[in-house]
Amino acid sequence: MVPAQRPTYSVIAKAAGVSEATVSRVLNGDESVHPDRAKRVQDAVDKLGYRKNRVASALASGRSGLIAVVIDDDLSVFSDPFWGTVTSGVSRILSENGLHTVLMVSPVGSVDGGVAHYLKSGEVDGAIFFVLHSDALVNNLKKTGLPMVITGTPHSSMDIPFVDTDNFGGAYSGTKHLINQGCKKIACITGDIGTTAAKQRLDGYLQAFRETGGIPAKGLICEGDYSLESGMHHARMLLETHPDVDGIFASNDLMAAGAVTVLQDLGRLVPEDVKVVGFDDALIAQTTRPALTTIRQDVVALGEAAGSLMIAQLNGEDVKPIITPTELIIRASA
Amino acid sequence: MVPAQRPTYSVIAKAAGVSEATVSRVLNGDESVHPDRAKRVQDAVDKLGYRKNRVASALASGRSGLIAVVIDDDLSVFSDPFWGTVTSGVSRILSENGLHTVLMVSPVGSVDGGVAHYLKSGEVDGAIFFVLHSDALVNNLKKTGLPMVITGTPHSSMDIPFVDTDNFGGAYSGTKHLINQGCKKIACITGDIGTTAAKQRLDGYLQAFRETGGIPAKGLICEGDYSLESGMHHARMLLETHPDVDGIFASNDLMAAGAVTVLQDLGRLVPEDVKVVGFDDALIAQTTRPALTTIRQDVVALGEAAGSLMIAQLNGEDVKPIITPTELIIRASA
DNA sequence: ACTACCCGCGAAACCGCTTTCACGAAGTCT
DNA sequence: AGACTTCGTGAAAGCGGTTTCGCGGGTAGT
Repeated sequence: MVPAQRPTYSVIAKAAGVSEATVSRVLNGDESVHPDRAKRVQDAVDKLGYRKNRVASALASGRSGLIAVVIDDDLSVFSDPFWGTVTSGVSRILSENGLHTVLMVSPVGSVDGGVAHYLKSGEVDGAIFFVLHSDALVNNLKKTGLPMVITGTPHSSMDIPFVDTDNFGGAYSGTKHLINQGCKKIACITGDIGTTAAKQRLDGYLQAFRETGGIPAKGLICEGDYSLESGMHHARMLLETHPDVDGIFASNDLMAAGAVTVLQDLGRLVPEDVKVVGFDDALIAQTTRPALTTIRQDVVALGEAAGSLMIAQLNGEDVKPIITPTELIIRASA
Repeated sequence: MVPAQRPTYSVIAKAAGVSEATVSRVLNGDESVHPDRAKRVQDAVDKLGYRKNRVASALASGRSGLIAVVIDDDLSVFSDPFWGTVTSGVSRILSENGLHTVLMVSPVGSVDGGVAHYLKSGEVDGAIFFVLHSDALVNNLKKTGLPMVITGTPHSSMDIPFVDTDNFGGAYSGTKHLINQGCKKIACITGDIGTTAAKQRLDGYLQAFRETGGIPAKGLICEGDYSLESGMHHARMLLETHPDVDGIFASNDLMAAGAVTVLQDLGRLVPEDVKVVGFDDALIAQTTRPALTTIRQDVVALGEAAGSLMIAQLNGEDVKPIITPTELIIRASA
């Protein structure tokens, strides 16, 4: 099959009776071209179905139109729907702005591997990171001047724009809800405390707790790791050390679900004896019995925020971090 | 900051005392260069830390080194961890072969939108599709000669290589397991029957059923849509129309989980009264109580298979569809 | 020993678009 | 009216590789 040779500038220029330079100007929105000639070019473009060759354009201009989304290896492997959802939000926004998303999975903790090289090589116009445990890669790249956006709150406060869910506020309102429901002894099962999100959620819990005038008894704060098992484990521990616990705020739904299971196995009624609040509004929140009261975060919105922050940067605008709101979803568990 | 100008061929060529053409040959593995000169070039490359500019290379050679992964809009929005996981498998294999993954979300059902244009424009060397309901886009692109791979079994039998899980075999062995456990009246909750996977899983169920010598009673086959709600809905229906049902094969874990929930709410014991088998071995299979017996599919392997099929095609090799095996995971629900 | 090949290699064209530069025409200022 | 800008435009030089083409020298055939 003869691949219908795509037209080039030279063809368009000839058809419109102008120079290639003018074609380029028109196609790049240069205002200085006389409207008449601009129209002639536009007509030729339409008529011939011209589409710019991005590669050639990238070579000449130094802008590739590609934005990298960098994902830690273990993040992806854990098949957490979270990153996929965020990425789809990012991708939507970017493509609306004529940019494309290239996906890169970086071996976890790699500061100077292939991904770093690729990003440094100028083949992408920007990079969006999902930061979990370490900011090292991002820091390493910072001095290259590559526009970057971080999804999640960075550990060290570099002045790199980031987007994040309102972890603090969400945790605060979740805990507050427990308090309002009459809970007197509220425990917290944190997420992997090496992540900023887990810390912020813990802080939200503490804040709400503090407002009651008390401070959490020793052992009421359990350091989990976001896994189902850690939820189960800590629920078991709690029941031993604090048999009178009547509320649990878990840093994600998975741990909350684990906790509920153990609670029930050990003869506690949820929510009658112990009320449980999770975080994320993941699928499991709906399937757990009783269904989990939880803090919903809008993951797609988070991705879109990341994308728009990138766009803004590319346009040279000033950018500020974006914190997306959460929502308390009341179901049966609290 | 002065961006440490990356060296170009001309620098390498000078340093090695050869022509740019020779540099190119060495870097592209052309055997015809004398080993001594090749070594000189290689040394210069190492010493100067040279890295090829992909964009320039793409322009000159017509090969971009980019492979598109095309995802239906609704697939992604449903935050199904499935596609993310597949993509990570794809991405791994591709990057091992010096290729990069660009993500594209295509508005569902769009046959000739921006994505199609982009793919036709020759800016990617190949495309991997996640086909759900329609082959239209793929068909449309077929005549361009773009190397393509489909994830999932296509509806119409075009001769485009695809990879898929052994849906039939998995469903067969799942149903068989129910039979072996002594179930007499086994229902099937299918997935969205507009997908080939759902059809194949139904066929697997039917095959196992047939081998018992009977045929499913009317109403034992319920057309679901992979959602939690449809699982719940059909379980409720089943209990009404066939109160004596003692086994359910659901086309995915989500529906199985929904079914289990309803069964329990309605006073049936799982697995004592009704045994349930799911499909996927998703996270929810482990978190549901009782944990789901299910058919595990290796999603990462599926992605890797798709990636390798693409590589093979790019190398001009003959490619055949790849069907990845499934595995029966026995837990508590059956 | 002479022509016919083959092989390794460099010169140069080329991929398709962007951007600088300079030029002529038109407008502005004394 | 002459000198100085400003403005729209085209010619041409890249961007950094790849690839064709052909040359010179060595090998082989007769």
